Amino acid sequence: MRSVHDDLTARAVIRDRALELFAAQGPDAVTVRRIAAAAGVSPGLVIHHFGSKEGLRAAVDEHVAGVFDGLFARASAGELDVADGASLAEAFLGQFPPGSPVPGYLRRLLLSGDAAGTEIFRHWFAASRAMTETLVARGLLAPGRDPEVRTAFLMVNDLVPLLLRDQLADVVGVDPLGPEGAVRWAEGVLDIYHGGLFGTEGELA
Amino acid sequence: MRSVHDDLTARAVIRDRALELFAAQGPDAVTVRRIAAAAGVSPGLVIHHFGSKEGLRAAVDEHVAGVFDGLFARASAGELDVADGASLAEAFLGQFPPGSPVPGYLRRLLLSGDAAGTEIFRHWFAASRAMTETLVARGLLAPGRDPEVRTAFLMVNDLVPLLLRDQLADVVGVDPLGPEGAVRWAEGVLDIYHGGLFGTEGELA
DNA sequence: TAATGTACTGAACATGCGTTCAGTACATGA
DNA sequence: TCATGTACTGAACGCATGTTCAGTACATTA
Repeated sequence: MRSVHDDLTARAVIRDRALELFAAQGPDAVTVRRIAAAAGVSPGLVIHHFGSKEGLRAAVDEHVAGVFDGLFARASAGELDVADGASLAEAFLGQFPPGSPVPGYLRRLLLSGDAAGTEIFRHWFAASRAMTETLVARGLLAPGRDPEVRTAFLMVNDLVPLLLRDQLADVVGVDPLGPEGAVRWAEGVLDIYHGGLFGTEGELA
Repeated sequence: MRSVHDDLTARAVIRDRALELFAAQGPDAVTVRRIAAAAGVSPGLVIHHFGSKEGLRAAVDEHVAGVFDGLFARASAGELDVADGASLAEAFLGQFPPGSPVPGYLRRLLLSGDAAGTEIFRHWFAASRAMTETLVARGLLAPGRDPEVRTAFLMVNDLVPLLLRDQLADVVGVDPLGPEGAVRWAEGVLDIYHGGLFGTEGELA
């Protein structure tokens, strides 16, 4: 028999397959039967372990939220190198292997308005706020007139390649989460952060 | 009997109620029976007019796409005053009465990856690209190293209050689509467009 | 006036859903 | 060795869904 905390239990397998399917198609579009089939178990077992489909969803939410709690903790402990003020997302997303369903699931969490997503969004905002305050204190960033809005703006710019990946890829012709697209996006954003919009040396402002 | 092009036909009523419900809860979460009840007709009539639920969804998509086609046409004809380079969304959204379901439906269209949403996204991007090129030609905007990415960046910043309305409201404490929030967001964005991030006069860059 | 066609209803149908449950297999503890 | 409990199956249940269809009402055309 497998131990309770062994992540190879059928329970964990069900949860992982559900995470993948939910990330790809959304929880409402995925049936208990399909999750069960993907996990190689019976539909009844899914309910046995999670009580209901909603319970499974909550378990997946909690699992993902836990992963990000860990990342936030590592970031604030300085174990994750957050290169500059706007790359929290890059630092986090770089932690997952290429095919990981977690970024896609995070996207759904953030856009759905779920409690778990709201929580992560708040956490993320607080971390971003702390970062900008540190940079301001060190004189690396101007104080800014509206710190709350500015932080939200920076955070959202950081998040947008994840949230609008497909649409941006379609329109600029390169995956903004891929190696090339990420670089181009980051450079484009930094150009504006540095020089503003109205001139490379500001002569037209 | 009402004429075919009278927007008070039962067909139009069904379409409008569907638009509202789809915008609020998403097409998958809304049943044909609920739409029928909201429109004051029988479920059978919904199918009679639109062939299927999917057909109704397509009709709503087409209707909304048509509305935005009209707005794009008016904008490029100069009938809509697009104050500065980044306020296409503001100009468009200002055209709808306060309780209109169209912005909410647009949000779903843009985020869902549907064909209709992709089409609007492309159209929007093309319009943004044309605008920035005009501004560059007039010397009001620096040329920029990566015009495609910069346009996408500006466009997305413009769109983000619509796409992340609830999350931003939760975190900054004011509805970014409301009167006060829109102003604060616009000012925050313009501050960065003007001065960049690293100093109000650029002295720290 | 009679014929035709369109708008519309309401009951019914098939399907697929989440969930239940009786029962099997098997590991653990007494 | 026996009792207990947990993991698990597979058939079944009840329900809500999208859709169908026979039938009614009524406007239009001839």
